Formats: sequence, structure tokens, C-alpha cells
Amino acid sequence: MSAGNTDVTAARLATALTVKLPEQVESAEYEACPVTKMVRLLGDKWILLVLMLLAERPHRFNELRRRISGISQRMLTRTLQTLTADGLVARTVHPTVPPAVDYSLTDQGRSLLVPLTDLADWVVRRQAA
Amino acid sequence: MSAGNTDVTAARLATALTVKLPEQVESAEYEACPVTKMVRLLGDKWILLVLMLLAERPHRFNELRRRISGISQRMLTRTLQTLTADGLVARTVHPTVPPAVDYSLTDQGRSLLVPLTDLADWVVRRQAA
DNA sequence: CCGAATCCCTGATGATACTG
DNA sequence: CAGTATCATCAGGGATTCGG
Repeated sequence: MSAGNTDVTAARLATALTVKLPEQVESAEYEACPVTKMVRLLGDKWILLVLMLLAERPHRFNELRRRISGISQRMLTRTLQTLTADGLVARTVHPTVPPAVDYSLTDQGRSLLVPLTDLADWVVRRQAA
Repeated sequence: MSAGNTDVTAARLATALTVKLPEQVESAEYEACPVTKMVRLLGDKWILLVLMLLAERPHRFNELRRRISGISQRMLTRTLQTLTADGLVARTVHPTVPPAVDYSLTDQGRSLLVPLTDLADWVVRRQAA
């Protein structure tokens, strides 16, 4: 680990079982940690559901909207913007009239599904017990 | 999968890559899903940090408080209560004067660290790229 | 030492109306 | 169709005080 403070912090969390955390954990450092940011992202209200729908196949904006009962247009927009900004989702505009926009997982987005599915499996196994 | 609706929902999310999500996802069902609840839990402000500190070793209440810069007494209490109620953390009271209380991970809490560490590793690898 | 009770404030979410 | 803009609401989180 030698690529800057954020990586060091992430590594601390990632390998917490074997590496000692510092005696005093600075909350600023914790807030800035990429791992913290990722779990916060996943914890956001609609992120997980949108990721799962996009894992199935690409979707148009209103297609997602219709498929998710109870989501507001504003929150779907914001959720997709967040995911796009994070590089997990790709936004493609087809210059037709009226415009058609579809959203799909990026390679990063698809690769996130691996640890995410493992976590979900853990929850399922835990329910069973 | 045959152990009730919550399990089915969790399984849907867990195996989203191979199993189709329903045409219309009810937000009530999504909110009730154990996987949703778990990512929300992890996304809460101090949960991850407390889990990591307890992964290192058991801690007394004020020991945690001193070790986490910026956490309020109220939030540490609430965080530990949440984790205890979820079965991830055990609370032990030693009937001394003044009372001593320590917190440690349960077996479930320790087992959660496995998928959690995998997710953290994914974030670290992603940072590197 | 550990925690409950209260007050307060900000940010996240939703409802609604408007636009290229 | 796919958003933006604005206003209203509500819950998460912090500061402070009190109690066993």
C-alpha cells in the first residue's frame, strides 16, 4: 500500500482483521475513505434497486420509472446521476426525436455485483439460520 | 427458496444476474428486504467504523468513544444499540461499581466481516485502477 | 461509567409544475 | 421522453442536560 492516504485508509478498513486501526480514528479521514463512501452510496434509498434492474439489462429512463413503484422522477434522476458520476453506470443518448436515453452498467458496475452478491448471499444464509 | 417472502426478495437481489426481477418492483417489498436493510445499516454514519474497531478487539463504551474522534455519546449509544439489536454485537455488563460494559462482535458479526472485507478489497482494487 | 431525554438543525426525499 | 426548478416535509444526527 503506497498510493496515498485514501488508499491507506481503505486498506485499513479492508484488512481490519489483521492490521491495527490507529489509536485515534479521525472522523474526517473516515468520512473521506472510499470504502465509507461506497457503503454510503449503496445505503442510499434507491441505489441498490436501480443497480439490480440495470444488472438485468439496460433500461430507458421512463422504463426504470415505470418499473419502480413509488420512485419520484426527481430521485430517479438524482440516483442515475450519482451512479453515472461514480462510473458504475453509463448514460447513452440517442439523438432521435424525441430523445432516447438509456442507462446500463459499466464494467466497473458489473464487477461491483460480485462482492455485492456475496454480501446479499451472506444475508440470505443468515436469514435461514 | 421457500422460506417466506423476505427470503425470496433477498434471493432476487442476490441472484439478480440470473433471475429476472419482477416487471413491477413494489417499493414496500424493496424496503422490507433484508439485503436492503443490511446495506442501509452499513451506510449509517458510524456503523462501519464501530464494526472495524470491534473487529480488532472488544471495547468498553468510553474506550470506543475516546477512540473515535467526533462521535457524540448519543450516536455511539444508538449505534451500539442498533448493532446489538441486529445480533452483530454482544453487550456484556460487569456488575461492578461503577458498572463496566463491554462490546464485542458476535459470531454473526465476525462472519459479516468476510463479505464486507471483500467489498472493501473491491474498492481498494478499483482505486488502484 | 453508561445511558436516557430533550431540543434543534441540516440534508435527504417527495410533490408539483415547467422545459427542450 | 427525459429531464430541471421550486417548495414542502421529514428523519438522521449533534449539543446539552439529567439520572442510576
